[in-house]
Amino acid sequence: MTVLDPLEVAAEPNRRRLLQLLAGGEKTVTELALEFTVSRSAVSQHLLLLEQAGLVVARKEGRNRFYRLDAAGMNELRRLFDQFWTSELDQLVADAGRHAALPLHNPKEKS
Amino acid sequence: MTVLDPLEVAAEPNRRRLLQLLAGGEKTVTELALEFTVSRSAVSQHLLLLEQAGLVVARKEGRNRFYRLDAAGMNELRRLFDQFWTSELDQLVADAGRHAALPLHNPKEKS
DNA sequence: TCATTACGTTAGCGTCCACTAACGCATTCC
DNA sequence: GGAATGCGTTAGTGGACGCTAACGTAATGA
Repeated sequence: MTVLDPLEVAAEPNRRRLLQLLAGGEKTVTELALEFTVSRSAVSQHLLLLEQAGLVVARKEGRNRFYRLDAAGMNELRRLFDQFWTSELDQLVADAGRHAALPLHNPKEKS
Repeated sequence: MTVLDPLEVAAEPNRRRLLQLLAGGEKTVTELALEFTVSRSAVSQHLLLLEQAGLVVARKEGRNRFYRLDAAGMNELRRLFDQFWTSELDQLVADAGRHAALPLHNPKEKS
């Protein structure tokens, strides 16, 4: 299967949340599913995608499947973001902060 | 129109690249399209999405449309990522670096 | 053993997404 | 003015995505 882009895979809100939950330690599919409104199945599929992207790994124990973060994959994710977030962007955001009085629209919501 | 999640929108590879290109200053659709293999139309649509997500703004001049980054939106993007990347994740990645157990390419540091 | 329950994955399906093709609209050239 | 050219956007489509429903399978218990 084609190599999945970790950054793109991790960006989906449910998957973002899954990664955060897994930051607290390994968990089973159902444990994780309890934190979501969507079904166990949906969560499972998100986990499989994260696995394909190299962001998590699974461990089988009895009839449970424990997922945990893959440190190397997460490192790669961080690398990709840092590569994206150039110093130019840092500068831009810093400038925006200094000019505090932004005549632009409200940053928390769109029209 | 539903509120778009900036992080999800920005994650797509072509759009990531567009944002990086725009970090260098405002550009027209065709200028940007020159940097891509996909059509001007595709680039235009990506830009419209970025605009909806509040990451870029457009300025009309003659028959050209100059796009540039929206500092507030980019700031929000950074905030979302920092919110995602908890200290726990920092710890995880730091530990992985120390243990040098990186079976993947690019092991920039050894134990 | 055989039924029951629990866990996770595949099957199936509607929707959204990214793209090319076709278009509208300005501007330029004659 | 009218054709030609250039810029950007809409129309239309194949494929991927995210979900629920159905399934396979492992563990439990009578």
